[in-house]
Amino acid sequence: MHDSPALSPTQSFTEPDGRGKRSEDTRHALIEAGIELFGEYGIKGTTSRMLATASHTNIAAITYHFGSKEGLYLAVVGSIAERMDQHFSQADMPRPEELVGNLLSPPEAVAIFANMIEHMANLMVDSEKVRTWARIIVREQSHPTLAFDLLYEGRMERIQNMLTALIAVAMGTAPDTPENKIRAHALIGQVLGFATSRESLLRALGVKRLSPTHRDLIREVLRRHVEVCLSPPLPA
Amino acid sequence: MHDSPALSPTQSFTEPDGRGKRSEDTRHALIEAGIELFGEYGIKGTTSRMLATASHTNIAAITYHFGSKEGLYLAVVGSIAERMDQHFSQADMPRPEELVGNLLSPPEAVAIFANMIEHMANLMVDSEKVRTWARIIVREQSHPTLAFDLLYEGRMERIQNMLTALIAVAMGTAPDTPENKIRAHALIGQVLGFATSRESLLRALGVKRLSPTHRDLIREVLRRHVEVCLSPPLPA
DNA sequence: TGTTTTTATTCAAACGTTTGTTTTATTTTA
DNA sequence: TAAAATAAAACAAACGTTTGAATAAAAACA
Repeated sequence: MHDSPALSPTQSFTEPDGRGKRSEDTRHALIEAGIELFGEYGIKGTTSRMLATASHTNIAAITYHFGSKEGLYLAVVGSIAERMDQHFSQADMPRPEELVGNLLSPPEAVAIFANMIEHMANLMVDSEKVRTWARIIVREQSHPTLAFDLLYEGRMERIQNMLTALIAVAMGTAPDTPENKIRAHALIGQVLGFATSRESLLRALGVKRLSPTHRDLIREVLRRHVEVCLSPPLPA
Repeated sequence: MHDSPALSPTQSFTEPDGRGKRSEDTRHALIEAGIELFGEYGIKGTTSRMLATASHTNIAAITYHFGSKEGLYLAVVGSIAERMDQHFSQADMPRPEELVGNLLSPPEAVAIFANMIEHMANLMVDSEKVRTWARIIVREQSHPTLAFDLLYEGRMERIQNMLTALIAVAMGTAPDTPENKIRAHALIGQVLGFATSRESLLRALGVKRLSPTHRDLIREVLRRHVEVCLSPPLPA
């Protein structure tokens, strides 16, 4: 009889110490399948047997390695959070130090903001993989579980804060005001719309998938919108 | 033995002829519960028993009146589509005739566009009910079934077309270009973000729910964004 | 009209299937 | 060989749907 790791009565689950490498492979395969399936069918719509088949493992592996299906889901969201970090460390994000002082000119702030938005847009528009993540994140937005904390705290939170700070610099206002946070949210929403409302867009354009021209147009439009929205209102 | 209405082998289901008023009440109660529950838990996450309990009916009523749980889901989406129509007939939408001719000045087009966006924003921000619809719509976007047609064709489609036409007038470009469609999509995305990413917004603002001040700020920000995005680029 | 017959609708119980999880046995690794 | 990991089979619970009897409403008939 194997000594299955103890489950705390609440929820937390400490996975096996991963001493074996084969074990690591199984966990990875299950998480990989989980990202795909949870994104496509949701947590309820994804069955243990689907996960086992897609990962080429056995259904017992789910409880063995993650305690339960929900445990696997949590691990999946955690994995998405890590990958988000990687994807965004590549983007040219401003150093936090640059934002506290007055080291950035308004045009520079606009440029950085536009680059970050473009980076997000590239992910949303080009990468089917990232759109799969987005689906999981959107689900968490309307039904936030403890998995949402994994996604928000320190990740989405940081992006929100940076964009808000950049807006303050660009528009010459006080930082961190509710108004600036709402501005950032609205501009992020623009980008997100290309992931969450993709089917509407495809139908409006009358195409089955986006052409490279379409993708360029999206980038152009988003960049222009950011630039005009962030330019300080003309002193009437 | 009752003569249950015939099911076509494919999918379509003709509900009982609704001659009885009692029947109508039951169907209405089930659809009402369906809007709530399908929006909250998705189609798989909503069980027949949940629907029966919430609607104060019996499990068998689902198959009797709608053929299956999926049949009820389709009726629910159809009902949402109808209510969307009602909600938008109240908004001051431009007459199609106004858009074909050159009857609108660019500033007028911008004003109408901004009003439509504000109307959508009011629905998304203020009405929990509408956000429940939005959740169902968003789910359909990433997993379009035949229910999506009910929502898109003639409804979302018309709104998209109108906004696109207004953009063309506002910016003095040819109508119906892919670029203008993308512009419209981006600006709609801004509004949608306040429904789909609400939890992020609440966390960023550090509140449990939006205050009236927040709601006013959102309206202001959206209006300004629309106005600056739709003003024709200055002749450099 | 009052009575009977037929139809429409509801309900509780049960159906077979699928669900997430557990058990038990076997294989792999160190 | 002992521990770790996999795999097949079995588990109770929950699933969507069906059934057949009970009830309400409508139609037919006198």
